[in-house]
Amino acid sequence: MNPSYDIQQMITKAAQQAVLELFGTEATEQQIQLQKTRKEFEGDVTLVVFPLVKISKKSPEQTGELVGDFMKNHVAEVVGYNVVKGFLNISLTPQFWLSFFHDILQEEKFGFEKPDSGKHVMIEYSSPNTNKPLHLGHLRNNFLGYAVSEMMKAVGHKVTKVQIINDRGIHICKSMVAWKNGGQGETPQSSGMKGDKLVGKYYVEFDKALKAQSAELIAQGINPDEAANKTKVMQEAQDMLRKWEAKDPEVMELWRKMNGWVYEGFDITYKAMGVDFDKLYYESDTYINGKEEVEKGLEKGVFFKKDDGSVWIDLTDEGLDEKAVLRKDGTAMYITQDIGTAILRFRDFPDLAYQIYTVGNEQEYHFKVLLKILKRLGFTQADQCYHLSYGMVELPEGKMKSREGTVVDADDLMSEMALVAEEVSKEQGKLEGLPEEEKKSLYHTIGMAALKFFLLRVDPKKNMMFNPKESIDFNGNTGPSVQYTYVRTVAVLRKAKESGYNIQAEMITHVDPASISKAEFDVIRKIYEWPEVLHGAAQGYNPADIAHYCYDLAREFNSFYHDHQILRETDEKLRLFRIALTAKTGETIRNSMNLLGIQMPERM
RNA sequence: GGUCCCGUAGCUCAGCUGGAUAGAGCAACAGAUUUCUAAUCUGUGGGUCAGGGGUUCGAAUCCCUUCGGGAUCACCA
Repeated sequence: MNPSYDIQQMITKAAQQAVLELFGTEATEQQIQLQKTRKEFEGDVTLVVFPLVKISKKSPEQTGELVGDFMKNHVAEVVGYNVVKGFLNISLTPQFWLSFFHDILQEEKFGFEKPDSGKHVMIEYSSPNTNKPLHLGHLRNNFLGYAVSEMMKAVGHKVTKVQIINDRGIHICKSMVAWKNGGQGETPQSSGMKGDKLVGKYYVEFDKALKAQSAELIAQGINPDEAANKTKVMQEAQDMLRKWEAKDPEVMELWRKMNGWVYEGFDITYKAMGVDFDKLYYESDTYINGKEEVEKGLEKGVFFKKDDGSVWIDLTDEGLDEKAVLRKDGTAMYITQDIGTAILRFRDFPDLAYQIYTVGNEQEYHFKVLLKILKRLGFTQADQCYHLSYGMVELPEGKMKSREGTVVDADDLMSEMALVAEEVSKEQGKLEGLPEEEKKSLYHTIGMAALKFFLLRVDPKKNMMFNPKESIDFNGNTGPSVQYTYVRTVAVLRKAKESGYNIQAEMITHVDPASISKAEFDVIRKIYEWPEVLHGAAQGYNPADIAHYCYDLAREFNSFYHDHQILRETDEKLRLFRIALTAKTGETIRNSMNLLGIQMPERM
């Protein structure tokens, strides 16, 4: 944004000058406290005068009056002021707002930075296991990761979206064993099941067999703690894992086949989610790299070996514990693989400034440890790396538990949302005459907006409640409601275009600032906030800030729309201004919603 | 037990680098459409900001403490 419209800077400077001239002492920037003027008071920006009374040696009211009067007389952009208790509410001239609005009308993507920050950021999200389908928790993860990626791009960073696919280990062997034992050659084609669902089914089968066999062993007097490990199926799974590590051809083939099914299934789900990745990392590749890095670190003295052969790192001086990084039999652990993956990525992209890991908050300790290890291995980028930790999505009946069948499946939920969108749309009856295909795509767009907005408007770090029956709302503070506002702007502009109007900055050059209403200025003021919101949200890795802004702007526009005519306004200058206002609002809503991965329909 | 996160209206969430009378949505109630899309707008009711102490001119916000909920502290992932 043009710095001459930086209110914060302008008023801070003016206030400092006022204090100096009025009271003869310089005020520090900390003593100049500005905030947005509250809705119920007159004004644009408010100076909190309490910190200044020490300097002025006058009452807060008197101090406010003096400073306000000074500003009114010395600052061209200040048109008036009022003092309420210790608060100096400053009003800026209508010309200021209008000329700000004029300038941004020419900007293509107001608030967005050019991709020239010079920073390359890698963002990891999704990163599922390959033994079962994606669920509600993954949705929050994917939407968060995708949104943060878009936000990083919006503030000028180069972004690479990745995931680490946990494709090896005991979990996938369990599905493989169960399929081999009782699958009778079933495939996605033969069963008509989505690949990830089919593999997930065998994972459940394995668990059933495991439970049954454990119970039997316990009945025979085996220690319950050891029973599971002694079952036939578990032995088979462990045997399969050993064979996998030895690259047994038959096991490898089965592994590739079943993982392939899962990937085909995931692809469909990701496509429906509207997320994508620039590069995929597979644990089956990176765990070897991890082992090598641990060996190197061992030589450098970062790690140490215990008598039994296991390798550790001592983090006690950082307030953490000792942590194993390699088992005594030399096999890789979860963290081994993560070390390897991280370093591999720094090598693949030498210009990488840092990585963002979108992973649930149950792994906070893990990431603390991982980042410390990376740093000790000499990767200074680790200091900038960030664990985008998010809370659980809870259901009314508590946590999701796959064993109790309370998992909300991602595919099911998404199609459910589209279905609700269809019902609502039909009730409204505004889509009549559209081709069936277009309607279907609209239902998906609207349903996904509801879901994404719902999951993203909550502070990531907080746990959140998802009530399948009540959470699916399309009114109020929701995605569809914001979409609807956008559609309104589109409808107006469509008609404006039909009447031959062309949106351009000149549209507003002749309008009389005095004829513009409070509601209209409120919309401009809200648009003014956008760059600030975007940067704050990006800095805090918090898409919820964007979601709140989208809704606030939509609400501001709706309020304006409700009691102003746009195309039917008889004063032509005012009409042109309103068309421009509608265009810029719509554009800002669309751009900001797109950052959340939410698509905007042209009608609904 | 150690560490971390959370507790705000009936419900779901904002506000937390200290500032005005703590805000939205949903739900409830009362209104608004011969109008550019009412998935909207306007209004009413609804709060010991979990409890207690402290710092401050001023605390939902910072500190201490108690209670309640969650996570984590594996040669699991």
